Amino acid sequence: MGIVVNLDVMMAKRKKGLTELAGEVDITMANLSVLKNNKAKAVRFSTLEAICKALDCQPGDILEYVPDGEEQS
Amino acid sequence: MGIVVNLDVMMAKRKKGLTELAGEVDITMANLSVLKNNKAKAVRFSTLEAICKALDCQPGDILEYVPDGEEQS
DNA sequence: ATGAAATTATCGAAAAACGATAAAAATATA
DNA sequence: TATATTTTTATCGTTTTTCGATAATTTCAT
Repeated sequence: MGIVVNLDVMMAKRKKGLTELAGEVDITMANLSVLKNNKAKAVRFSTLEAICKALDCQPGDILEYVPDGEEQS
Repeated sequence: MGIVVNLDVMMAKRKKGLTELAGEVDITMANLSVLKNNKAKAVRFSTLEAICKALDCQPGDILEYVPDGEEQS
């Protein structure tokens, strides 16, 4: 399946919506939405850093590698 | 400090050198070296996926967020 | 000393992020 | 239902960055 972005989980845990997070991460809501919904094909580390900072988490909390043929957690 | 790439650890664990890994990941050794030594500013998910596949690991094993003022593990 | 592995650097092309913006869809709320 | 809020989706243009190809240099083991 590839790399899966699990932003939803941490956002729910921190109780932050797209609007709020977008403000903190300093990225447009539209672009953050793209990332959240697995429409992005790459990330800049600066963006990943800002997200981890805002959500107080690690990249591993957000990015997951799902081998082909396996279902997502 | 930002996002830190810890490729070395997993490579050592899997006993794979740059040359071998580069072949499996299908990326030039030069570019993989850049990523390994924290010179990259972004990653494509396709690349991250190939690395996770080759090293049988998760993004979290490779990428680490180190908050400002903290030392690396 | 010799050879292999790794690092570093440069150039160019292709890919993709991201901002800005707008419209549509979904969701919540009164 | 009606209204407001949030989220999703899309497009355009600019900028950033990857990545291949390549070569030179450095490191490291033998």
